[in-house]
Amino acid sequence: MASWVLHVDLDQFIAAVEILRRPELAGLPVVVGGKGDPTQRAVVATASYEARAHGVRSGLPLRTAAKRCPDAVFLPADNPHYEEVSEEVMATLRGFPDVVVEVMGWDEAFVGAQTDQPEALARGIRAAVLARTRLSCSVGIGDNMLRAKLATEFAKPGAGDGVFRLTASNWEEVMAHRPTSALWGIGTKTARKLADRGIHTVAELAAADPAALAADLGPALGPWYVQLGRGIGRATVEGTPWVPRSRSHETTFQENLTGWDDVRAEVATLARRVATDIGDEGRPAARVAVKVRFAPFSTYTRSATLDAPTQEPEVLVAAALDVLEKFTSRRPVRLLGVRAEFPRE
DNA sequence: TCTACACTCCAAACACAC
DNA sequence: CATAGTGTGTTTGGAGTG
Repeated sequence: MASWVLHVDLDQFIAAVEILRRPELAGLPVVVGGKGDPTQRAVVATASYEARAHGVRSGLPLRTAAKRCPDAVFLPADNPHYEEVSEEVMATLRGFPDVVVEVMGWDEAFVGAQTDQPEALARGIRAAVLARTRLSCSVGIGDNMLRAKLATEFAKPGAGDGVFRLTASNWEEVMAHRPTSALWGIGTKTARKLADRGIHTVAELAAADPAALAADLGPALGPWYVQLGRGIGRATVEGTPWVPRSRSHETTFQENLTGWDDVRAEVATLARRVATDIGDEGRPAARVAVKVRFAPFSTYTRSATLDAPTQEPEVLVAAALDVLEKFTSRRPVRLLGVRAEFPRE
C-alpha cells in the first residue's frame, strides 16, 4: 500500500450552489459577489463557466464584470449558506474509511490515504460528493500536496475528465515548460522577480541555485521556490483542527469617509464586531491592529500589543482607537479594518 | 562610560491564497 | 478606469538587552 495525497476541489463552487437553488440559471452566465449589485464597490466571488468565457474571474470588480458580460445574472454572496454546504462536502470526505482530511477553504480539501488505487478512491469521492450534495468536483492525485493541488487544474472541466495524477514520474513532462506562476505559492510579484533573473519556466526554477535565490529573495523563500520548481512539497496531510491566529473584520465603504469622526466611529463598530467574535470563541486577544485604505488605494496597517490579553469589548474598542491615532493623514478613507491577534503559542 | 556585536522581540510591509 | 474580505507566513528594520 502506498501513501497518496488527493486534492478535492469543487467546480465553480459558489455559482454551482446558487444554480442548485435556482435551476433555471443552469447554462447562463452567473456572477456571485457583494450584494449582487454590479454598480457597487465589490468583486466577483465566483463566476460560472459561461461567465468565465467572457473573461469574468474571481477578484474582478463587479463593475468590470458587468461591462464584460452585460447579460450575466448577478447574485449576492450568501456566505452562511456556502459554509453549510461546504460542511456537508467535508463530512462526505471524512466519511471515507481511514482517510485524513485537511480543509483548505469552503471549496477544497486535501485527503491523505493509503491505497494502491488512488484513481478508484478519487472516483469514489466524486461520486459520493455528487450523490450527497449534487455538486461536482475535480480531484488531483499526487505523491505530495503540491503535486496533488496542481494536478487538480488538469482534472477540471474543459481541461480533463475529473481526475488527474501528477507525481515525480510526469512532473517534468507536465510542468517543465509552464510559467513559474503556475506553481502554488508563486504569485505575480514573485514571478516578476524571477523573470528579472532570467527564470521564466518551472524547469529553469528547478535548475536555479538555491543559495543565489536565497541571497536575492530571502533565506527561506529562495530555496523554497527552487523546491517548488522541482515539485517538492509536504507529503503528510494533517487532520488536526486548525487554531486561528487572529480574527478580523474589514469593510470598504461605498462612499469614502471624509470626516475623521466618522472614521473613529466605524473603527469602534468594527472593534465591537471583533470583540463579539473572540468573546464567542472565549479567546482573549493579545494585540490589536487597525488597517486603513486611503483613496484611491494605498493601504497601511498599524498595531499595538495590549497591556494584558482581553476580550472586553470596550477595552478592545479603546485600544483600536488608540492605534488609529498612529495615522496622521486625513485623506479620504475607502476601507477600515480591525484585527485581533491571539497570544503566540 | 562608550562602542561593537549578537541576539531577541516587535512592528510594519509585503506576498499569497481562497 | 476599477480593484472584497479573511487569514497566514516571511522579511526587514528598529528597539531593547547583555
